Amino acid sequence: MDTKHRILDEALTLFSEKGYANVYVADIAARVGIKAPSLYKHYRNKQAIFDAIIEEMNKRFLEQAGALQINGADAKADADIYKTISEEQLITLGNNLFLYFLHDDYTRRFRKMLTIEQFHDKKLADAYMKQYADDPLSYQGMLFGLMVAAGVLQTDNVEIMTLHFYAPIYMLLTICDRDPSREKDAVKTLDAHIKQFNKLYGRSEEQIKKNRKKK
Amino acid sequence: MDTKHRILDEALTLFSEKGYANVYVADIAARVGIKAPSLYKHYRNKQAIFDAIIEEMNKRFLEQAGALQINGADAKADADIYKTISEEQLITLGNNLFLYFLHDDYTRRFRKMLTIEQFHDKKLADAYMKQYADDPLSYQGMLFGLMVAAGVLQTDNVEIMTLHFYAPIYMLLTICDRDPSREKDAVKTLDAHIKQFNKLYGRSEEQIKKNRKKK
DNA sequence: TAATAAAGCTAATCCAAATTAGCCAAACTT
DNA sequence: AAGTTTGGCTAATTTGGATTAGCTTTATTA
Repeated sequence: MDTKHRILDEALTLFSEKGYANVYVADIAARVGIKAPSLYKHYRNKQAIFDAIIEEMNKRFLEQAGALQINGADAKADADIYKTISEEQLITLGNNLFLYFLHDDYTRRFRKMLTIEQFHDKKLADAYMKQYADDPLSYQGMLFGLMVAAGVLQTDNVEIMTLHFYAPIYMLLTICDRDPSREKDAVKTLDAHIKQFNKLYGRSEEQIKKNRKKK
Repeated sequence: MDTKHRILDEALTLFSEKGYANVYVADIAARVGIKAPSLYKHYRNKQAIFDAIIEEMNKRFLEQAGALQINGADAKADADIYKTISEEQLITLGNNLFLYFLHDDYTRRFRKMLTIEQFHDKKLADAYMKQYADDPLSYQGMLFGLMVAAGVLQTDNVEIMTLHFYAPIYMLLTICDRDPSREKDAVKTLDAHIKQFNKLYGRSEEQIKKNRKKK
């Protein structure tokens, strides 16, 4: 990784831990292994480093949104997949989502930085909400909609069902961001949450088996 | 309110909007209607203002915890109350909690400030989690435990049931903190959430009526 | 291979904010 | 009503940290 990118990387780490105002350009430089004035060969000033991070973030968020789609815009073609989804698969879905958000290095640091900086700039608050509230709800809502149509899950309000699935994941995420030592416990809770979710909304096991046979 | 308290009040407002580092003592002074140097007649320095706010916050959180108990430590004596709780009462419970957290002036500003400053100081992160995650979960868990014992709600995992009740409230709260214009929508969602929660976990209406007659 | 650009360094410089000095008037106190 | 405390002000002073100046070395390139 060249210096220009190392700067962004180290700056993001620091910003996500202490917030923009509490990070000194000298700190960033030190982590990169250069002196503060040398930073200015790469970025006009401190703000420009921050801006570049945000730009990078928007780019990655966009790519990621694409990657999450199972088959691009044509996800409905996959409807069959959801007809026989099992409890374990549902747990895997939730776990993957949770652990991806929690562990992916960029995602985690972006999220923490947005959490700290969100009130400075409405745009950052909006980015946060889109990424961690609105987009997950709408994407999962789409998936669950398919599952309901396929008869794997039952409800008359997919939107609320999705909220019931995702809100606990979101809450556990904010807990682990603040105190990583609670992660192990959070994973157990997550597991229990999804099992319960499945019990509440899922078609009974017998029905699923029947459905599998039919297929 | 005397100047000393006005300073804390205005400082809290500013800190909750911009974060400690982005607030100048001159800003605080201006809002109070004095000049910056005069602040130093009341507080040793900027940090002392922040510390006083945190102290005040801890005091209020403690008082509030007491106030939320229906009958102090002897809440179990009230178990009867929960035997016949209705859907409307459950909605009221959730709404009150949500709107109290969202609208109470101190609570809201404290929460926003903690959100911004939490990563500077582990103590603040802990305070945030206690106040907005652990305490609500344990207090409501206790209430729901009583309701389950009384047969109003049914589950074999009160902890997860409580998470299912509270996590959506928590998530809606963080959404409204970031964008108050979404409050109206959030209240509607909250309502639908609790109705659905009641449908999922509640004893059927007939059973409740029976239960009322018995009484 | 000389010329130029890139990327680093040390030693200033600059500047915004916090803080201190020192004065003054109002308001208690005795 | 003189003395003292309280809380305000203006005018410094201080300081921490961002930024600039100007030099050096290493890589590119004509």
